[in-house]
Amino acid sequence: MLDIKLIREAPDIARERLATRGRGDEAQIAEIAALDEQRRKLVVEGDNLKAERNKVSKEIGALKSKGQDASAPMAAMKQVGERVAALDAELAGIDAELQEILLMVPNLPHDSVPVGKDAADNLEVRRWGEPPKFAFQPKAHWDIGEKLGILDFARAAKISGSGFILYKGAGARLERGLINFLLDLHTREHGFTEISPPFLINRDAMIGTGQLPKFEEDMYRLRDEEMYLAPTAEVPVANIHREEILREDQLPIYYCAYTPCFRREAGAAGKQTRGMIRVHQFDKVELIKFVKPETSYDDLESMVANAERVLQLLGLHYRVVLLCTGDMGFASAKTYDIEVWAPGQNAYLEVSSCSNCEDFQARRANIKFKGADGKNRFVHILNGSGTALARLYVALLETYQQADGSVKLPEVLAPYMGGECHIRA
RNA sequence: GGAGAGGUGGCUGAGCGGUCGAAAGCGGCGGUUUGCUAAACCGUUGUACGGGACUAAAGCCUGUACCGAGGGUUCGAAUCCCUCCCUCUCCGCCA
Repeated sequence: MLDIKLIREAPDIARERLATRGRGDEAQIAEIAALDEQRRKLVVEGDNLKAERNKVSKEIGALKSKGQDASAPMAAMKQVGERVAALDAELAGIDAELQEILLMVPNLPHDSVPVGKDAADNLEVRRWGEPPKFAFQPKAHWDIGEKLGILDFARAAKISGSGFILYKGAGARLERGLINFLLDLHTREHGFTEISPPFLINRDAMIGTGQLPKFEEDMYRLRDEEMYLAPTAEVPVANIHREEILREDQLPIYYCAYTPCFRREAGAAGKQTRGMIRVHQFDKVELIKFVKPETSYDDLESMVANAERVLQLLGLHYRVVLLCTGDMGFASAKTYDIEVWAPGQNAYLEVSSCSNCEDFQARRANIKFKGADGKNRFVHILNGSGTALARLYVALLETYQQADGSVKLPEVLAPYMGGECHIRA
């Protein structure tokens, strides 16, 4: 949520920066400003009437305690009360309208973000490693996995539908091992505290991080209760401190969490549907930071480095991309994507997205910290995948596939695979 | 799921229709005293949104709202009524 004071005092800045996203959101600014002005007029009028009512009501109390007649002021205050009720009703309507719009407006891109229209305008920042060379035609993970008997898409579809994965034997163990590998890395070497959060999320939390109200159709929702399946651990974890005022000495807070992620991917039909690149349920280890505003951009860089470390340890070729204004997510002010090379796809796959949301989510979720000066300020919240599992799994199978159809995983995974890194049929 | 008891400021806890933004204690902050520490004593101590003078920030003056959330009754609600959420105790069920 944007700062209403910014919109009030510098609407042009808000309008220009929003316009760089290319979605027409800047049109909302004028409407917000108009509602805000209307709102303040009502508040002033209502507050003045309430002040009068409070004053006279006290006088009525004093009169009555002395046994004197108070019917005249009581009748007068009844009138005032009716006027107050009318103003309050009008105000509630405007507040609701204002909230509705404010919750639908995306964050302002940071100045360092390249202005662009879509993914084609993203900026490649760096590459690590080289694409692996093969003496044979590398296969896609669905072929590798099904042949090895570690992935079963047909059975997953039977149980749930298309877009679900069933892992089996060494395949299931690899998935479990990767989760542990990632959590161990980030907790032991990168200073994150492990969280295991609820996977079912209420509406307030979904609003707090920005999934609702705008992206309701992307979420799985329970039929009998207003609960949603977590689309990412960012939602439960970033909401841990909702409605809290943190002490300055608590910051920075670094959390990491494994959760499955549930996404309807509505409207994605027709795009890449085969295999496990775009699925309705995937595992992910997420990194979340609550930091002071002055450090948040340094924290973004170190978070990207923490996620890159995963791919470096696994020996997977990747590139880091700075998203342009038109390609960034709703809540983000600046986002880096990390894309791993998948030889069987002959393509880079996004396995991590690291974003500084600045105070956009903190404002929605009302998360502040008390500074040394005694003032409460909103924290900055960052989130980044560290990393998504399904696509990492794809890159591992496709990068480390052998001519005989087996897969030789990197040795760092040995402790997580019971010492056996060579997956054979 | 059933029955009961509760949810008040950073914490403990009073208040149960008017002078209550809220006693008291603890904690925090400032000060006095003291060789130092401790103790004692004095003062101070929530959040949000408005309005005002000032060139503006800081600060100041002023108003409103907030006692789990949302409605209602009333001139007036922390206090009464309704709905919901959460916590605790007992019972049932259960990994």
